[in-house]
Amino acid sequence: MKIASWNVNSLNVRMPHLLRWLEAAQPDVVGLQETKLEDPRFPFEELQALGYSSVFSGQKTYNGVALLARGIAIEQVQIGIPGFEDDQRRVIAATIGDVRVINLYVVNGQSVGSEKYLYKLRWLDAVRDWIADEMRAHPRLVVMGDFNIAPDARDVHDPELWHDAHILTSAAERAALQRLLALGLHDAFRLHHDEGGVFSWWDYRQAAFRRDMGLRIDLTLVSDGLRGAAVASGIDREPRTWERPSDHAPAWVQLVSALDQRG
DNA sequence: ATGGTGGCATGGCCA
Repeated sequence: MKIASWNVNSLNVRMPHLLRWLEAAQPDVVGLQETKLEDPRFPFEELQALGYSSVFSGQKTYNGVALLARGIAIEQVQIGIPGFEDDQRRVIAATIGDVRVINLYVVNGQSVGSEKYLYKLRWLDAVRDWIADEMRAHPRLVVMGDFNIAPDARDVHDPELWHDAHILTSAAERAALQRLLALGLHDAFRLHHDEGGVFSWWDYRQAAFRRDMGLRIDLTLVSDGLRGAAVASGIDREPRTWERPSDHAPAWVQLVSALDQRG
């Protein structure tokens, strides 16, 4: 089962890219972020025509998340963080086959110390508490999304610029990510790759992609119970080279089934 | 450090 996460930065604009990429990459499960459209406008039928069923939680202009699955039912759908009041559509979770999947669009935070930054830290606390419960209920858990946090210095093009007081790399943000991982989650990319300089996001400005000035902020986390099943992972840079691209590239993890694991 | 590019409620906002 191939599971991928992609911040599309407007599904209205990026639908041709999504369709092209689904055909090329053949993922079984996809989490989308920044769909930026209300639920009645979600392109359910177009995706269905490609074999993908979908669930979604969107709003105008900002945020918006969705889960797609091909050939597997999407069940027990959860929208938002239980008990955490939030108008922003950033969370959707579902059971897909024998895996619980949580798709997150983590708060960006704007700048360290800003109101949005404090919201980011509160939001990360709430999501951690909820995921702790989800872990207990679902040992086979994937948490994916645009985390808006680069885990360590290998995940930024310039560690002197992206330092411990900068948004997306600050000490408090990284500590919050570590507290999430401490529940028993693993950054799937780091199970298979030690090297730095592999990125998932490049700013539209300053020709950042051409100069490979990026960050790795799009993550797929797997629970202890899935660690052995995660056989490959990566980031697909190709859609970032297409005309009028999203500023993010898809991040993916390949899981072998429980039956395959037992051999 | 600033400002740059892109998306959308096309006028500031968010990223």
